[in-house]
Amino acid sequence: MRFTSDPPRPPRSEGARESYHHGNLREALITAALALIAERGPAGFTFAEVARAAGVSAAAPYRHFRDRNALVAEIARQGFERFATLLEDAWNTAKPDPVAAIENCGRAYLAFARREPAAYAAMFEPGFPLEDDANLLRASDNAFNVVRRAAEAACADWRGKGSRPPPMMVALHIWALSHGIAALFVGRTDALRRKLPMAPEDLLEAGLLIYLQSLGLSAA
Amino acid sequence: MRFTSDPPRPPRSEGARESYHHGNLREALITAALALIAERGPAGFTFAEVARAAGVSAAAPYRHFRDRNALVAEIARQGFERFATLLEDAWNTAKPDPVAAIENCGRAYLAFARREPAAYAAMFEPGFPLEDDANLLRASDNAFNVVRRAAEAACADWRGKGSRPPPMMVALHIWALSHGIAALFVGRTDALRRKLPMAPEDLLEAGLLIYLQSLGLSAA
DNA sequence: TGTACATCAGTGAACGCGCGTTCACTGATGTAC
DNA sequence: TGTACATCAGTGAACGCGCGTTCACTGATGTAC
Repeated sequence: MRFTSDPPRPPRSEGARESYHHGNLREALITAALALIAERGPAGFTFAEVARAAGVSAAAPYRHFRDRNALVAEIARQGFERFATLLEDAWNTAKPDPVAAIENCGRAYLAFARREPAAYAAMFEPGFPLEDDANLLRASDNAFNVVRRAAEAACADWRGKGSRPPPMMVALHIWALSHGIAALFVGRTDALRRKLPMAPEDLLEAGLLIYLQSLGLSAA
Repeated sequence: MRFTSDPPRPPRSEGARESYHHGNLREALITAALALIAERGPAGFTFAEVARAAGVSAAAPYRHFRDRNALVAEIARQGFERFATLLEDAWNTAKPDPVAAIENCGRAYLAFARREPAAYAAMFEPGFPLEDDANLLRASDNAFNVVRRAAEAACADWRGKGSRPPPMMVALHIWALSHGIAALFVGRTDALRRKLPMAPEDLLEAGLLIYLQSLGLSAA
């Protein structure tokens, strides 16, 4: 039994490349899968295909992931973590002003969907359940909680007429509108994209403003 | 060359069952595929599997659909047609009152997603492009146009302050909020479902009311 | 009304292919002493 | 510092399987006369 007096070794988990048999294959598989998802969607490739794209034999991925779904779930988990960080930053940038903070979060939401469509697809349209992972649930909670906190701050500032809106409801409205716009107009699904008269970002900002105006928060 | 003096034959395209080799296989394949989609999602089955589920050889479906994607695309097309009808009815029920009509459309939107999750999934998360079908585009246009018309009626009634909102934008906001709630809280994706404090229908109704209030249309 | 023919939906056998998965292996790295 | 050993990531061969797709066929229905 040894104490934690490990000598300083080069970090293996992050940054190390082309050293051992392959390098760190785990990350390479994730990268390759993200590229395949971006091209064909979360259901558009096989486990063997990811291995091939990473330049490795078809048996190699089994050392790192139980199966194809575990790979996609891990991509979703990491996606939710980056997503939460992005939303967190957006919230912190304009924290004192709830309306500005919520708009910032909306912009960050679409920015993520635009910059990481593959991760976004794995997170919200994985093609299989993906519930049973505790880490994944925690990661998605973290992301949602940023919006929930923003909604709470907004409702605390509330000075409208009528009854005070429940913060959770407001958070869900914000999330649903953001997701709706992202799914319909930013992703690969072209269901309605062609009839957009404005950028998705502007559409979302306008929608949030109109909505928040009813809460007595925005002057319009 | 004959004139159209055909004798009255039993209608073959609709209603006929268990008569010929199989009956009308085309509809049976669609039904079987809907069941498979409901169970495993739009990407969770093979062409051969649909044939098996319909009690037919693996070669039979080729008489009716070019390939698996053509089947899913047809399901999406028919889905959009039923969807458009449902929205149309909802709109007609309360047409003179724009706010009531929009709320009706919202309820109809979620009712469709709830009653036909398989068709809804094929329409909005088919797992492949599905753009190139003119009939499908027309069907999805018909559905969206109902909401657009409702938004135009609402904006015509507009008596708020500030500048008049463009009807197309309002229609897109309504659609996006509805789709966001449907995708996050009604479908099979459990990303956030567990934290819902109210029924999706109530969440959507509240969101639409708050939104429409800003347009000077709703009193609450 | 009856007969001969055309049509066409579904059959089942056949094929090549790539996938998922396992297995004993190999060879580079880490570690004890 | 050197050596022997343990660890463990990736190999490549092997397997059974089901899929996609084609093909000549068959047999029920529709139609001409």
